Amino acid sequence: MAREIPTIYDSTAVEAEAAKLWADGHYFHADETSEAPKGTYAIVIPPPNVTAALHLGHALNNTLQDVLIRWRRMQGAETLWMPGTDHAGIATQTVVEKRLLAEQGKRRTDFQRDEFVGHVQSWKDEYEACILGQLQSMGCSCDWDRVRFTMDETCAKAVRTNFFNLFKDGLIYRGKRLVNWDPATQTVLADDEVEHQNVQGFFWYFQYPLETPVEIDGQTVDHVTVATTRPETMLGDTAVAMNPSDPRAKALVGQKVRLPIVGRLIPIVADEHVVLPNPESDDDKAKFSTGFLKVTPAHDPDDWQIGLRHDLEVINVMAPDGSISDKHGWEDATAPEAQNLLGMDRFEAREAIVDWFRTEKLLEEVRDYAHEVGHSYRSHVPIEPYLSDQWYIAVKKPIDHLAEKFGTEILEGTDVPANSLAGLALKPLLEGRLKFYPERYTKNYQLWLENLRDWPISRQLWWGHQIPVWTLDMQCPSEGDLTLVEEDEYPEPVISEMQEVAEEQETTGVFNFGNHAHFQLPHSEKEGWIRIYKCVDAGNQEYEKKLEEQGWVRDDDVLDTWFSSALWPFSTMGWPDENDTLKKFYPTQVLCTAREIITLWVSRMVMMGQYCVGEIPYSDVYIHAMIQDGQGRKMSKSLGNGIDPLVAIDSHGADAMRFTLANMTTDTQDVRMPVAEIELPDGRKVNSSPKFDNGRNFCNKLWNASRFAMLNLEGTDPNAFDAAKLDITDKWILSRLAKTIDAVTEGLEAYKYNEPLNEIYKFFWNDFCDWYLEWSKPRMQDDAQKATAQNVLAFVLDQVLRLLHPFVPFITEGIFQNLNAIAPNRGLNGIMELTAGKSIMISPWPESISGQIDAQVEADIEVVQSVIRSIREVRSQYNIPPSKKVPASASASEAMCGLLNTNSALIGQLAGVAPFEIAAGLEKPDNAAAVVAGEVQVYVHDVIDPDEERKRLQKQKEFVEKGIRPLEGKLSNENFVSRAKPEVVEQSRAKLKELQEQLAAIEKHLAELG
RNA sequence: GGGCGCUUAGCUCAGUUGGCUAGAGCACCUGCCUUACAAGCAGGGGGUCGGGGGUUCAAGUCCCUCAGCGCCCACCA
Repeated sequence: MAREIPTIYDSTAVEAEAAKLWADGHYFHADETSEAPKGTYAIVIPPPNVTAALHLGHALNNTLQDVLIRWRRMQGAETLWMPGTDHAGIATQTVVEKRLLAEQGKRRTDFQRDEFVGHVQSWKDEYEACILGQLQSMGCSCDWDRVRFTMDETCAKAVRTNFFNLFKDGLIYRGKRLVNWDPATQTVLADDEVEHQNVQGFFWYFQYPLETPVEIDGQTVDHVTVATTRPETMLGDTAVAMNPSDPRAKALVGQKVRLPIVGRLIPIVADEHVVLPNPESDDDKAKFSTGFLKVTPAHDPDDWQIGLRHDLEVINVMAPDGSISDKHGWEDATAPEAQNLLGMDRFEAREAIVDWFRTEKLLEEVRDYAHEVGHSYRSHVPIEPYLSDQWYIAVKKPIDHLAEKFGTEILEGTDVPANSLAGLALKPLLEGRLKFYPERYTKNYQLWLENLRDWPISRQLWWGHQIPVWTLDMQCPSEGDLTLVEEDEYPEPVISEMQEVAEEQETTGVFNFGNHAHFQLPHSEKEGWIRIYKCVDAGNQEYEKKLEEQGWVRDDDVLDTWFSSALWPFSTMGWPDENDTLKKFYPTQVLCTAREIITLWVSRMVMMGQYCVGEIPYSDVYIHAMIQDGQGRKMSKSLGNGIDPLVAIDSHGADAMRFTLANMTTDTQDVRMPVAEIELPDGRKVNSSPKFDNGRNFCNKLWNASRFAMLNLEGTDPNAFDAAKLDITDKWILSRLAKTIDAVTEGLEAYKYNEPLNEIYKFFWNDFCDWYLEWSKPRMQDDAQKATAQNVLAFVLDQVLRLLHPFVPFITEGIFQNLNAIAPNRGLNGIMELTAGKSIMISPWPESISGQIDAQVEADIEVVQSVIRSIREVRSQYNIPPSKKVPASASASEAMCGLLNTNSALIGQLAGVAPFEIAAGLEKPDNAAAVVAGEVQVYVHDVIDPDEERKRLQKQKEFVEKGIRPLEGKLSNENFVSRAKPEVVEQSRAKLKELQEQLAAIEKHLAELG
């Protein structure tokens, strides 16, 4: 007995039932011992940050992944969708710091490290649960038995192992570099955590007096003028640089200037980096340049490089909070003018210094200048380049033991060796083994790797993977023999070789032993001492304890979040341990993510996948659009324009949300999602989007079509089906379905979403509902036809559900269950055997039935439809109520009349005509409206309004003439006839003929009206 | 500064390799509660595809150029 089915689709109930069915069946679980004939299909989720709940971008990202996973699962592959979350170092720590400040009035430094990490941990627990719940609500068929977290034990082991291996291979080194310092939060920021903002600022032109005036072209020159946007940094200037090709260089290079305020004597050096002045240039640097560049190695990355080239002194004049200070490396702040500046904030100091130059008449000029300034994405203050010691990964250094596997050549057009980390990521792309969809993103990835710089991986944070390196300062055993330190203690060296790992600070080598590796730096702050860095492999806690007892100190810093994310495709599968999951599912098939992390994440996973496992982690990378609000702005908390997927699920249903998101997914790079406040049934006012109405309407339509099926499929007997009894509408719908199945499968193969979904939409709504179901109604009341109609209806609906399931899993499952109850066997004898599982999600994907494609049937039905539309047009024009039957007749060629007569019942039913006479040569009765439907003249009787008639025919005439004109033009153009493809010319001729015949008919009718 | 993308109906967007009178959804107008569906049905109005130039028998679709918008990357003299 069919259940009572409401006319409005109730997503809440259906979603809950389907979710329970799936969980009970354990269908999401990936079996690593499976021998599925279609092989495996795996995706690792881009782990959402545990900073906050998921937003609509995640909903899109995960919908697309679920579509692929569900589709492949139905195709018979053993699928694994690996779920999990990312600890997101700085971002999470920052939100927790904010919460603690707000709730307890305490700063991070008010806690012990363990205590603070505990607070972050509980934040993580809260949001991880929330995120996983959101994913489940969306219907994501992740393997929930395998949920990972980038800091869980499994992932942590992978991180430790990889760090150790990199260290052992001499790829990790200690470097002094300028980092992006956020003086407000007093942390280092990664490059990607710096936002560039256009700032309206100034160029100040300062005169620096020469120690000794020089003669240039007969003129006495007693100063040089430098231009700067950051006057406060001049306190740390240790040189003035000029281009060697500058005509003045000969006289000036080697001279000294006395730095104002400080009184320091600094050299003038020659460096190609300096841009020659050229007021006419389009290049801002040349336009504003004086030819002299103040060099502040401690406070500017460019200057740092210049400093390295000329061995300049590095003087840091700021404290970590951005104030001017003589406590962090500035030793000659003795002049009273300099003393005055100490303690000032950097921007205060800027003004004070400019004032000083003005007062001293050394300020030559001030010019407006708009430029990009890096800001902290957290505190939004300008970042300060700041000198500090950091851990780095050498990305272009050849890795000897990978030479055989990956080659040693320098990749063409780059300076990247194939067996360097950058090479490992770049080569598969160049060889076409790694593909981006859409293709244009390939370039992003390639350019980034070609210009890659060493990767700074340490972060001055508490939340993250603590760097597994212990340090000990010890007195040099003897000068010039640094390498013997402690070696006796570790009797069985595995490898021992000298490696230069850093340009600036040469280490004495990397020494590898059983469970640890170390290198040592010859220099130490303490004279006669050296510093030893020892990295300990995973699983050696006892050894670590021993080290600490001996006075070794573990590095406080943690690793960049991306270091652990880079391992995600295999750390989640238990690497480095050998196991079946890894063997079975690595490499995965595709990564589905947003373009903003192509470089940060995608490339690093490829790099580390190659380095650790020896294979790229996926062959395809699908990049989807970014979701913006109705005004084209990024969705963000601060703008209040975000949409919570759970809210969308409440307002429209999970399937509706998924449908809309997939439907918007084309190759475009941004999509807009208008945001509107709506009121939920429970009274909550929330942000959602009217765009989800599309999806909701579709689900409702689907629901009601199935409702119709439920009312008509009672007693469906598969044995009563006989392919010979199919009528034209059956053949037509099967032909349409056959085309749809192929289009959907092909579309998904090509990572299209909107296209296949649209194909099903049109088939389901426009063909199946609008025509087939309507035509099936009388057949359902006719015992002679009922069995055939029932079987076809059940079959087509079943196939529609399966095609839709990856997109809208809940509702299709709900209907599938109903269908299983009422018509369990839905195959069509002689056409297609169908097996249905307990759940649609494990039922086979529709196979191609291209043998059912029937062009003649489709053409015939098109004629029938056009006649019906013509009659409906007249009915609508004369406001004839649907319930009223009107008499009509039609005339056409003998052949066409035969077709129409055969199918007159179809026309009569959906056009509301009766009686309906069809014959060649029939004349238009008086008081009938005439419509030209292709080759057919249709007369709707008893309609009396000559004026209306004239109007309509006139309109149709214009329409046809509009079609004739360009065709005539083309065909009278000899070039077209001779040069265009013959079939195009033929097509045009046929079309023209048809239109001319229509025109003649219309004109005849018009003439008859008088 | 480098790279990428967008500009098609009132709104949000499709338009594959250039080729039938440029499409969809929403909104709008008219008529319908027709026994699955008013979150629906039937019918209808509305764009010459940002501006300009070029290639071609033929351009929304290729090339050049101008304008506007957006994103990513980049060491802020």
